Amino acid sequence: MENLNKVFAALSDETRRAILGQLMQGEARLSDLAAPFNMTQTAVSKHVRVLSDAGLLVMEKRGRTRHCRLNATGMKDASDWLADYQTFWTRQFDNLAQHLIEEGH
Amino acid sequence: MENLNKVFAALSDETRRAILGQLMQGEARLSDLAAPFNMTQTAVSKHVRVLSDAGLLVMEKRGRTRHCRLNATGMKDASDWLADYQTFWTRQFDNLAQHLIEEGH
DNA sequence: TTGTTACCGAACCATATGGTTGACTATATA
DNA sequence: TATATAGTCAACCATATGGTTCGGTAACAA
Repeated sequence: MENLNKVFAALSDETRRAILGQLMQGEARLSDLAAPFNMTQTAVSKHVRVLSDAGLLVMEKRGRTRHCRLNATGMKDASDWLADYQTFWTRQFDNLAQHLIEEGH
Repeated sequence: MENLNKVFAALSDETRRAILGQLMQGEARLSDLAAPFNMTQTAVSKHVRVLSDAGLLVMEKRGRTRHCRLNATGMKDASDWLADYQTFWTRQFDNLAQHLIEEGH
């Protein structure tokens, strides 16, 4: 999937993950999103655009403000991709546990 | 988590995801991993190092070859982080489905 | 011993990324 | 009307990233 590049790249930044965390509380204006960070609103605006391009949030223009809220699709792309590997590592952990049990630890 | 940056950044590259896909089939030498790609082995070696730093694979020196295999920990970091949002978007989808049902569609 | 294989490391290059400032547009408020 | 607010856009900067080439080293094979 081409979009996986954008999704994972978007998630690889601390600031952007924090923005998504804020949006878990509900929708927020761009200036609200920018407030907690020690950087210009322009910088936050760029981060929001990256998240938007990755399908992780949606923006809605409302008067002179711009409201953002979480979007499921991007997160679902990442989650679906990881699912295959989840079965792998749960099996790996199970094997480890079984191994420890058989050794009597 | 500091390591989440590395994990998601590592996953944001097509080549690196393909390498992980190869390792799903089992362990492989670096030269085997490099074979399918249209790039130098040095480039692939760099990708492998990125994956290793992110805790997504482990390398073992064996003679003059270097064997790689999947490592669960990095993938688990990403999966754990996503889990919170999974509950969010499954709820979001459920709400959408409920909405459509109530409208009689 | 003489290659050959498998890999590393350093230097280099083009482009992407995360940040800034400054000028601008559009909307609300006095 | 004038002014403040919310946000965009373009230019710029430093550093990171993904790739290359070249030279070196350790391990195996002839």
